[in-house]
Amino acid sequence: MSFFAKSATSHSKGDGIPPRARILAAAGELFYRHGIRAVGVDSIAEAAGTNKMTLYRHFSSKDELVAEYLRQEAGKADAYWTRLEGEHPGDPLAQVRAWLAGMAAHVADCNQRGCALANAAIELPEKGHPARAVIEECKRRQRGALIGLCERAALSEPETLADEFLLLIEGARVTAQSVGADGLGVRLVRMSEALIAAHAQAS
Amino acid sequence: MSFFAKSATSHSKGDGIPPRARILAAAGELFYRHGIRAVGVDSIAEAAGTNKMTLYRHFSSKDELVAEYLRQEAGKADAYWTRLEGEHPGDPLAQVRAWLAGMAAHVADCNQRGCALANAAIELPEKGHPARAVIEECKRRQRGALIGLCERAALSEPETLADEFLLLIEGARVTAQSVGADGLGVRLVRMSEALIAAHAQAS
DNA sequence: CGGCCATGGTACCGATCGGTAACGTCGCTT
DNA sequence: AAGCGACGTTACCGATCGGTACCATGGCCG
Repeated sequence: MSFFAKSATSHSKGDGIPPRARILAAAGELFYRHGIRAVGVDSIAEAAGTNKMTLYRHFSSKDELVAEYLRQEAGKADAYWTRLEGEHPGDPLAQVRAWLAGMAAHVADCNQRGCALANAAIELPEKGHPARAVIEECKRRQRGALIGLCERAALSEPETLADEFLLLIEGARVTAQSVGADGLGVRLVRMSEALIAAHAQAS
Repeated sequence: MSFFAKSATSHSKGDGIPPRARILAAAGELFYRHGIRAVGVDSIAEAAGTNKMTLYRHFSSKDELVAEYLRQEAGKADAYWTRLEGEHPGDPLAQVRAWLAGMAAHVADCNQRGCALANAAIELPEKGHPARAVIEECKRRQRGALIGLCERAALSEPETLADEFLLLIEGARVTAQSVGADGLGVRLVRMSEALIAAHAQAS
């Protein structure tokens, strides 16, 4: 479509990437940039260098494609956790700080449009939508991972602390989309450090 | 449409409410419940007890109707501030606490779907959309009001504190939509009280 | 009473939506 | 070489999208 600028990372049918992966990559880019409901399957197929028919051979419906897109996004989040583990092995507090720093950078990056999962949750309020199960499960797993990290970092009340972190991050991400990200990153790390300090003193 | 349940507060053409107000009320309810892009103008006209033609006599386009819906929502937010002022006259700290309590209640209310402005910002990422100006202006005004309140409450670093509050609130509202609102309200007031305490000690 | 304007009703417009049928073609495997 | 399955292309489907033309009605005001 003339409406959407072509993605810089879009694949075409010339390369060796199989169509399913191309479709998923194109859908991810378009869904994230413009919103799920704003993107039609025709646009996705075109951006993937294929057509609607091939798309429907790999995904039974648009809703299922959306769910797969969100699973892909959840997988990226999981990969981020394992990367942190590798970068600061045996130092859970450093992992927490690195996670916070990464989130702050993500918030400050004006090319980002917040959390794909949270955005989808806002855009798809219908209870039965297949995407909602993916969103809920991913968010819970993230919370569990963060709680575990806080525990291993010997921070007090790890559950409460993790929820506090998550609230801040989520708030920063959505705020960045409505009023911009001016100085939001630094405010985020400042508040996070205050939280860490508050939960570090107790045994 | 058979798809949407009729709103309990919907008006019909029998009463004395003029069509423009009915349309705006219906649009507000539907946009908030199902999302802006998910609701067609036909549904709005039907829910307002009128037809599309009358809708387009009062609003030049759907985008303009959306902008007006958001202006209406912004007005509600402003009215909330003045109500707080009236309920705790001359006691800015009590106003801050009441505002926080109201927000916590709003988050815990499972009939709510978060901040209409923030949701719209996520759903309408296009830079030129008339809604974006409304969103940005309202959020900034809210921030200004909260900063002023924190100042008058003699809390230190009012700007930083206000931003911290706003981050928490926004995060809580979006989190409630993705993983639910279990115990989110209490966590919110707990963190808010900690922030107040941290900003109360300094002169 | 006579206009007149806001409203309601209906039908319609081109475009796009999600989704499908039928067919051609290519490459890989055996 | 034969066959088969994956992919691409085109055309199509009914429904809905935002938006408009046209006309009837009805209440309000002169």
